[in-house]
Amino acid sequence: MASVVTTTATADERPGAPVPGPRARVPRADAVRNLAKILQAAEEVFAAEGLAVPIDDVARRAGVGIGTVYRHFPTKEALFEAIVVARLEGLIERAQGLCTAVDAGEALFAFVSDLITLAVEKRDIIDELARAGLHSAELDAPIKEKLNAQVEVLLHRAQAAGAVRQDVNIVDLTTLLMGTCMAAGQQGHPECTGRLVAVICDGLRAVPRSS
Amino acid sequence: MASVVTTTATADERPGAPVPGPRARVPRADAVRNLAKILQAAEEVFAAEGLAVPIDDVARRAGVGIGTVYRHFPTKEALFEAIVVARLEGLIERAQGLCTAVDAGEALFAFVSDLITLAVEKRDIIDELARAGLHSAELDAPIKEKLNAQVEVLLHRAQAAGAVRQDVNIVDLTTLLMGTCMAAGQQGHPECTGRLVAVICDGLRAVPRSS
DNA sequence: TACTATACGGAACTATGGTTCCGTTTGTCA
DNA sequence: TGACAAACGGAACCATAGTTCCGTATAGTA
Repeated sequence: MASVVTTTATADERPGAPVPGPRARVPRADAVRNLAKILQAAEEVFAAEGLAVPIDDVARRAGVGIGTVYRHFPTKEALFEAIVVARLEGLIERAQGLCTAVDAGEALFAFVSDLITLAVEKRDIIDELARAGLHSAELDAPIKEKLNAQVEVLLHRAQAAGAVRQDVNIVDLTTLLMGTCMAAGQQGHPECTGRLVAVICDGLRAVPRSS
Repeated sequence: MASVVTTTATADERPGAPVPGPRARVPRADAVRNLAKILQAAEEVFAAEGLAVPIDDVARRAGVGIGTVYRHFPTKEALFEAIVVARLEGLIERAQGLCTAVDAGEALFAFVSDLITLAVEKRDIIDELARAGLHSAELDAPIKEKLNAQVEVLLHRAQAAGAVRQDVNIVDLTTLLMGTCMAAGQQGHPECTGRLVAVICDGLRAVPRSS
């Protein structure tokens, strides 16, 4: 086969394809449909159970075979990424929006509240933030970096406005937030969320003691 | 064998044993030695790597075979228990000691500080507290209950003394502590510990806002 | 409608880690 | 020192979960 054409021609360019440009391939309708089902199922399952669920569960929920999941995502990590990146982007947007708020202190506190509330209802976020900890080179590091940077802006603004104590840095803040997200997400008492946020924000507001 | 004796006599009573009482069995010297080595190794490995390390690692570090570990502990969980219970008991003792302190507020804050510091250096504590979250019926529930109760005493005393806000309850507090322990333990910045403790304690001190 | 590349499903394969089993070694006692 | 139960070591076994592979089904097209 392909004995005449000497150029590589290994895959996906086709003579009569609608778009002659380099990367053009119209996916089949059922593939599009299944991809949507998989994303939907993964979104739900990850939110409810965290990232530790077996791929089979996602496939079953989506009503497709395992093979189909792997057709769309080369690895389990890739599927995580598809879901989690979307969520992180939502957070980044939120943080960006708050960057221009008049009251820089309240802006930071609003973000804290949003984040912890989100974590309580979406377990994947917790798992994802958790692994950001040690092996940070994992998965989609740039997006975490971006989120981190955005939060740092919020922090600095709040500090500049005198609303947040000067002695905390971005690492302190993210640690505090990650931890509270993880713990609040695990234990089954969502009614605590408000008070947790209150304690943390008040702690951030407080003037450092010299002792 | 054992054809004459009709009574059960399956194990461990022996005619000429030094102590004739029901449960008397002098373990062999090498068994005692190995048990000590295993405990020592497990203590170190769990502290450094957390409870997720394979049993093999503990065995290797102890210089014994896997079978030997299983001879002393019927299951991996049992080994956890041996290590973790000891640590939790240390914490309980600490909490008990602080219960009679004159300054009830400072007593609670001292406990918070000790706990988080411990978590930073002993990863097993984090893992253990983490699983206390959802599936709490696991492992040695009573001892966690006891720790919880002891911390609750500290909290109530601090609140009675007016040193801690009235609106936080024991669930809030443990969630906050668990979370901070987990996060502080994961990320590799022990120098943050002091500030984290400060923020949390100041947050606990603060007067709740009406807003 | 027939043909073919695309996509599907899920059995099979691989890797990891807990647990069991059994042949060998060793401490203890007579 | 000889005998034997206790203890040891680690290969083998089992379960779980990620990934691959290939025969089958089907959407798109002539």
